[in-house]
Parts: sequence; structure tokens; C-alpha cells
Amino acid sequence: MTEHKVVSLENIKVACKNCSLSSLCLPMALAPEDVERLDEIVKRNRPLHRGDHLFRESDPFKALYIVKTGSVKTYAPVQDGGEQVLGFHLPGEIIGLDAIQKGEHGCSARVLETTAVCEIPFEQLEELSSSIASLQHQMFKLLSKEIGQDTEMLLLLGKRNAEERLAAFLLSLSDRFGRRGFSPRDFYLSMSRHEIGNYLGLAVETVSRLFTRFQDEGLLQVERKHIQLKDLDGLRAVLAGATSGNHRRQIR
Amino acid sequence: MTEHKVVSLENIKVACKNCSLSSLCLPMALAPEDVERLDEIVKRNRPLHRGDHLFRESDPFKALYIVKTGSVKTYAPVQDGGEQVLGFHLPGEIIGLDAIQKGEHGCSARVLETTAVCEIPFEQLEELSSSIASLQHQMFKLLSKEIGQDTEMLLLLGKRNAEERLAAFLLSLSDRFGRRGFSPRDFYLSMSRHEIGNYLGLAVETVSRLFTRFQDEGLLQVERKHIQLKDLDGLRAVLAGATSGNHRRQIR
DNA sequence: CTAGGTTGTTGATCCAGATCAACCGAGAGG
DNA sequence: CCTCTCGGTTGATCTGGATCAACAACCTAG
Repeated sequence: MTEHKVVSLENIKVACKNCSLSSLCLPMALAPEDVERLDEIVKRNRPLHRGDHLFRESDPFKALYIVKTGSVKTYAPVQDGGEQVLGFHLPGEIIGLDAIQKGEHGCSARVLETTAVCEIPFEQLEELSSSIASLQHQMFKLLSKEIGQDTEMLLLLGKRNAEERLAAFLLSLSDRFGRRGFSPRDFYLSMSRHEIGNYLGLAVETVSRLFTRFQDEGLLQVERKHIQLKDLDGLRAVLAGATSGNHRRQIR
Repeated sequence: MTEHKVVSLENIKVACKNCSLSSLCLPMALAPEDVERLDEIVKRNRPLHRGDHLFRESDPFKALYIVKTGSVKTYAPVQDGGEQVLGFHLPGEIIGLDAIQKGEHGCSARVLETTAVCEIPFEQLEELSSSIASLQHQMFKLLSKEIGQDTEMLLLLGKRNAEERLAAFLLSLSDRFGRRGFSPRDFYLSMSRHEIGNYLGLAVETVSRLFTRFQDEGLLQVERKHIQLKDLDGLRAVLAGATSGNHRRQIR
């Protein structure tokens, strides 16, 4: 596999050290020589197309994935054939961390649009982490960050009402697009209203109504998947619970 | 500190290798000599009393904690002076993993009853993990497990109705008590109805009503904090969505 | 181009669970 | 002993958002 020292132009092009995401991604905070060692175990496959699965629940856990371009949704099947959307993943974000524990995936990952991912075989990553302290540290941080994000989400579902949830969702996307060099105020959603609702614990109709309401209030401009955030501070105020009528749900 | 080879009877008594929790705890799956190395960095402090804090949100992150006896609640403050309860932690369970990322605690941890904890300085744990591959692996698994549990909780808050939530909560406690050698059918709750409601995203009144309803249905016997589960399979059926009227909330 | 399917929007109605309001029993302190 | 407080229970009422029901806009295949 990696026997050719020449590698190929194609591979050089996508090496971690040349990747625009490296500052957001696993190699972040690694010394250049360590990045190269990491690079050697990373597999870069053909891009996937809308609807393709990266893995499905209960697949054996072999590798972690990092989104390079495009977007991915993770979701867990629920008894009645339904599903719970667990997250939407943008370039630089890592997928599969929950599977380390059981050795098999606890959720499925499906691609929302044409998407390229890096695949990092976990056993090799573990070995490498043993010998590169900063990589081990980075891994701990990544796992810990995931926990922190889940906590945020618990708070969202446990304490926030519908409009606060949608505001939080949009602000999160805005922030993440911004960090990736895209516009934080003008973007396209790669997921359906249905998926947004599922993710936020809301009915599709509610999501739809909220979009129109936010638009009427001048917070944003929406046309199907195309979103333009007109008033970020306004959205932040909504998230903070500044409803016109200000009905807080379950304060204590 | 650890200069005395004699240590003390007190310390020997509580060493990991003699701890009844070791099969549930961090040392799980470590070779005996590695357990001893781990043991050397573990600090065992005086027991804490009801209401004491292990740490508070935004405290600098120094160490992880493992409950030895008693129970601990973790919670995140919410804007209006309220809080979101994030979890209840029983003996053998680890606390503080979400803090690794930012270097400070993202939530507070308060003791619900007289509680003893082991304190594991994180920097030393990290060093040790670098040299003990199985410890590093164990840490990855632990972090991953935490993510999986959060995911479960997201599902609970996003997709389950009130009675399913309480059933899930009781079954989880039952299971965890059972694994720790306590009765899985007869136990005392160390948290208030209020805290249960907060944790499950429900009002106190709802929790209270559900307890009485479950009792009326013969699923359990409840007297204040004392719970006796009479019909575990019945509770599992409730969790699976077998309501009398069977109203599923937001199927798809 | 049209037909059929999928996704999004909007309106009307309903209900699970929140909120409001008493009340009760158990400790704690005096 | 009584009183006070706090946690828990129970009843009555209200409401945010789910559910039901059209319909509109778009997408794809033929």
C-alpha cells in the first residue's frame, strides 16, 4: 500500500499537511513530523454520494471518519422504524467516537450530499497515540469535546422551547460555517426540514412555521434550503429566551 | 507522599487491588502491576457530606473523580438561575470527563449523600496512559462509553414520553444497583423528585403522578424515597412504548 | 411536455404535560 | 409539645407544540 515512496500526485495533494482543514482537524497541535506519521495511516477513499452510508448501526468498528468536504448525518434507529438524528457533521468533524466502547457502531452515518471523508483505522491510531503524547492528548480532548457537545444538546432538549432550539441550531451552523471559511450568514442547508425537526425534537410543521416566523420578524431570509441570517444578535436573543411573550418553560 | 513503603493500613484497605469496585472501575482490564502504578497516583480524601461540591462549573480541571460510596449529581447552570441535571453517579462511575477539552469544568458536581470519591490527577493519568497501552485503551473506552450514554439520553429526551422516561430512569438505576451487588428491585433514591424531573425534562408534579400511576398499575411500590420494583418486565414494556392507550409521540 | 412523488408550507384541532393552587406529612428547631 | 419549612402528592386549568388535513412548489422520469 504505502510502499511506493513516490506515492502519487493525487495523494500528495490531499495529505494532512496540505489540507486546509488541518487547523480544525485531528492533526491540530501536532508537530510536523508527527503529522506525517499520522498521514501514513489515513485512508482517503472515493467521494460518497447523497444517501450512501459511511457505516450502519451494529457494523463492526474499524475506523474513525473525518469529513473532508460535504456533510454527514448520524442517527440511531428507534423501535417503531423511526430514527433519532444525533448530529450533522461538517468538514473537519470526526465521526464514530461512540463506537470505540463496544467495538461496533451504535449509530448509522449517512451522507447528505456528495462527500469526501478521511478514514483513520482505529487500531493504528491507538498505537500511534501511545508513542505520540500530543496525539493521545488530542484524542482525549476530541472525545471530551464530543461529550461537551452532547451535554449542550441535552440542555437544548431538556430546557429549551421550539424557537430557542431552532435559533441554537442556526447559530451553531453559522458558527461552524464561519470557522471553515464559509459565510456565517449565507448558506445552504444540506438536510431536510424533517431531519432538522427530528434532530431538535420538533415536528416538521413546527420547524417550517418557525422559519416563516423568524423571517417575518426579520431575523433571517429563507428560501427552501437557502438561508440568510439577517440578524445574528436577534437570533442570540431568541436563544437566550427573549420571546415577545417571554414564556419560559420549566424554569426551576 | 508515597515515600513510605509501609504505606498505612488505612491506605492498603482502600487500594484499587482490594477495592470491590475494581471490576467496574478504571483498573478494569489492567494487569496487576499496572493497577499498582495507577494506585500510586490515586488520591483518597475524606468523605464528603450531602450538599458538598466536588467541583463547580468553570473550576480549573485538575483531576477526574470516581465515586467510591454514595452518589453524586452533576448539573449545568442555566441562564435564569435554574439548572439542568446531567447525571446521577453511583459507585465506580467516573466524573469530569467533559472537562478535559477546555481545561475547566463545564458542569458542577454535588454530593447527594455522604460520599467517598477517588481523585485521579489527570496529568499523571495521561502520562501513565502513554506508557500503559491497556490503560490508554481503557480511557478511550471510558470516554466513548460516556458519549454512548449521552446519546441514549438524547434519545430519551427527544423521542420518549413522560412514562417511558421514568421507566427508563428506574430501569437504569435498577441495573446499575444490581451490578454493584445491591438489590435491583429494592433501593432508596438519593435524589429528590425535583431532581428526577429536572433530569428527565419533566415537571415535579408529573414525576409524582407517574410514581403513583406506576404503583396503581402494580409495577412498583413507592414510599417517599424507598422504591421496590415489583414488575421489571412490565417496566420494560412501558419503556418499549406499551402504553394502555399507546400514544406514540412523533414516530418518524 | 406531463404525471407522480417528494418536500415544504399553512390552517384547524387536539392533547400530554406544564402551570397554578391547595394540602399533607416528615423532620428540625425551639 | 408546637410551629416552620420543605418535599411530596393531588386536583383543576391552560397551552405549546403535535397531529391531522390540504395544498403548493419542486424534482425526476418518461
